[in-house]
Order: sequence, then structure tokens, then C-alpha cells
Amino acid sequence: MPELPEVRSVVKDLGPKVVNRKIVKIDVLHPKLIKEVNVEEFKNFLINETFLDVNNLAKHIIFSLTNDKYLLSHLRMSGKYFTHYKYRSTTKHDYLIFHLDDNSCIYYNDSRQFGTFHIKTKDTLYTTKPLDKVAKIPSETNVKELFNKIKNKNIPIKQLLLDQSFVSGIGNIYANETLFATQINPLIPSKNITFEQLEKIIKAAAKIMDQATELGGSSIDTYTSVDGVKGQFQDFLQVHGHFNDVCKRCKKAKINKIFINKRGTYYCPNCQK
DNA sequence: CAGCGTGTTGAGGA
DNA sequence: TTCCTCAACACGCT
Repeated sequence: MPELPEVRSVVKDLGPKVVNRKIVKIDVLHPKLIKEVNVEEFKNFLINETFLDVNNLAKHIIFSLTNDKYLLSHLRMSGKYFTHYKYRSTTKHDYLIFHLDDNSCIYYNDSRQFGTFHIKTKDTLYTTKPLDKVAKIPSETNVKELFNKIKNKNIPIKQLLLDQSFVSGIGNIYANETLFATQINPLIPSKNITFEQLEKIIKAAAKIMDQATELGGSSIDTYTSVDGVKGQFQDFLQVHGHFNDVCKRCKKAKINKIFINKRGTYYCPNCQK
């Protein structure tokens, strides 16, 4: 589900709900979501600490807490947050509940249960999994460095854009949109992409995801931000999900759909040769 | 009923 | 070691 624009929306919406609030109690209804430590360690680490800030590194949500503690949350396919001004009974797939010191509650809901939580301290935050291998997002990417990294890569450029260790924040939707915008065929081996093409791709990815962020992300399938708020960028998607529609650019060919690395890939066979 | 999906990781083969 | 492919995670929807 969420890619960079959607995660940014969640962070923005979640901030005011939690910053300066102390965690007084945590209900863990699905221990599997918590990585590296057991439920007791997780609770002990966080209870009585206060949220100082909510940020994101690419698709990872970073809650900063007092005493140099951090809580990492990755939404994967279907993670969502809901809030309520006081405790309410759980709904289907509510798996984690943070009780805050103003009696409000933050609910983490995840129908597919792929989401992850890690607790970290200042000294291990960026040097251990899962943040240690995360590359820069497109707007911060050094294209020369990236070009050097991919010059011997055989994997299709579309697949490379989804690899968070090369460039981060891009998911399937925005990979499709980026390659359509730059008129580059998603199957081209990464090593055959020219420097100029790569520069275009990175710029386009940054631009598209910034525009999507402005509109609160893309709500296709199930994505919503905090408390079920939908994004609006889905109405502006050019190729993703447009199989068999007439291409919005050339108005001649129909959008094709193939699978690259098992992920649905949409492109115009006429514009992206 | 079968297949698909907005994401990532780890195992295993070459 | 590196590069790459694939299964697995789990559930709702078509």
C-alpha cells in the first residue's frame, strides 16, 4: 500500500495526535508485528516515555521519544493508524493500542499483518536493521553515485526502482508512473540506462511523489491515512491501473500490463519503447 | 474457487 | 562472494 507520499501523509496526520503525549499503557494483540524483542521488553521500553516527534525515513515511520528512544513502524501492505479521544473497543484487525496520558488512544490496524515495529536507541537507529540499508529518497539522490551503482545491474529498471537500497520511497504505483512520465520502457536492463535517462527518472520520481504528497497520496485498493482519510492522487495516475485504456499521452496505443518480478507493471508500448 | 495485490526479507542456487 | 529468483508472510476482494 503506502509508498513515500502515503507515509508522509500518515506522519503529518499522526504528529499532532501524539507529540507531547506520554504512553501510559500498550496493548499488544498480535505479538508477531514486534520484531527483535518480546512483548514485555517492547512495553517496558516505551511505557512512561513521551513522543517528541514523528518523522519518516522513506517508507519507515520514526517516532522519537524521550531518553533517546525510538519506535519504528513500517506499514508494509495494509498498516493503518486510527485515533480516538478516549478508549473504544477494538475493531477487526486492530493489533496494537497505545494509551496516552490524555486518555486518547492510537490504534494500529493491519489486515494483512505484514507491518513491523522495532524499538531502537539513538546509537543503533541508523546502524542496524531496518534503517541501515535504506538509500536516499529521489529528491536527495546523488545521480552520479546511483549511476555508478547500477552500471553492472542486469535487473529491469522498474525492478531496480523498487529496491529500497538503491533509491528509497518508490513503490509499485510511482515506479509505473515515473517510467511513463520519462517514456522509458520498464524492462530495460538497469545497466543500459544512460546517465541522462537516470537523471530524468530520479527527477520525475521526486516530482510525482511530491505532487502526490500534496494530495495526500493515492487511495487505490485500501490505502487511507490516519482515521480513514483518503488521498486524492489516484485521480491523476496516468498508467497505474489503466490496463487497456487509451494512452493519455499519445492517445493511440492502449496501456499494456506485464509482470516484472511478480509486480504488475503498466506502460504504453508506443511511448515507452 | 482461484488469482491477485500499494512491500520486504531470507533462503538457496548459480 | 555476488547476483538473482522465488517463496513466504495473511487476508480481502474480484
